[in-house]
Amino acid sequence: MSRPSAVQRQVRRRLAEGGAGFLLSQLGFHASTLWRRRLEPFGIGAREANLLLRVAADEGPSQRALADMLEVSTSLVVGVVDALANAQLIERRPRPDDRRIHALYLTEKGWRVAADLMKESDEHERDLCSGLRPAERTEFVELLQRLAVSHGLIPHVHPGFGDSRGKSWGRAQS
Amino acid sequence: MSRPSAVQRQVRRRLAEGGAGFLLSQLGFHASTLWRRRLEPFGIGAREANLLLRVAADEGPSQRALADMLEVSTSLVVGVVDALANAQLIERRPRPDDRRIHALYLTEKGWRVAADLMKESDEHERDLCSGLRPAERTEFVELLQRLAVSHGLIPHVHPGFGDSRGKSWGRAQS
DNA sequence: TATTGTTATACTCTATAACTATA
DNA sequence: TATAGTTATAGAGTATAACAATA
Repeated sequence: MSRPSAVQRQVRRRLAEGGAGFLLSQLGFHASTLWRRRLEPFGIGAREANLLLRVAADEGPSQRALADMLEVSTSLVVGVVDALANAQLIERRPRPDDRRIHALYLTEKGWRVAADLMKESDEHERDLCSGLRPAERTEFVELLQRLAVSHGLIPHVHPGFGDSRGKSWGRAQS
Repeated sequence: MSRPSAVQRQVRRRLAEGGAGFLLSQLGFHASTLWRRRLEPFGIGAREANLLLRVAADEGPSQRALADMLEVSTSLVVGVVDALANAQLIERRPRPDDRRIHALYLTEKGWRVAADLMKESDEHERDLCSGLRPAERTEFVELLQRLAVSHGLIPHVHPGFGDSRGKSWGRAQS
């Protein structure tokens, strides 16, 4: 069997152009990689940064609450909180009304780093969209937001994303 | 230390809106999940589908060539080719000029499945963009393509993407 | 008895490194 | 000696399940 040319041409075109799905995945992963690179000087990973900012947005959550919000296991949260606590960016405080809970708060250093991360994030956004003109960038982000809404992806954290050396072509194609 | 409100407001806004980076990641992962779901009836995963289509586009590649193109290890390719060969979608053919090489070709069934996959892919694309009007969809894909080009992501396969249960918030945030 | 946080265990996925057969 | 493909091994990463403290 060899080369039914109609199908082959179709496949070639699709692979060459890339559909919305493929491009979204490709760009999403690239964005992730760039973000991770920006975090290196801070000595934290993407998930540590994410957790830090979540706590900054609403202080005092329990680790359980964060695990639920981020849709991961509590045991995973422990390690991330440990890392952030070791770096003295957040601290666990006992809660008087329920001593089982370790409420999480940013340290002074944590707030400084959070502010720095927001600056970094602004640059990251500009860099990502540097191939677009200002009006196009606005339009692009709006379209992304509308798509996310239409797929029910806001305001929850997305359910997953590969790390820098995760499965290398798990979702590839279309 | 508690709640430097300027930073906190900034963080809250960013997390609520989501920047281009976060939205790209979120949507990219979602697209991947939907695609994987579409592949289930075929009994193959995203990487098997990707490899099948790569071979359909250019028949007769060595496994080494595919590994280089997809930027993964050769040992990983072996398993995927095994799966596709077991499903009788592709076959390894010896190459007369160099008997070390197993050249890959689609079987008759493989071509039928490839054709089906293209239909599936078309539907997938429509579904992904169903929240946009036709003109917006065209504009959106064009913007994605331009961004991919500006970041040097075309025509290579993207360097990675998490699987369905990979790191669940590895790249989250911005 | 149920729940928070922690630790221990088992499993999946992947790349690296042997190994074989050809060149 | 080098290369294509295969298999075996080791490492990272995660969730599940057991555990301790508190409710």
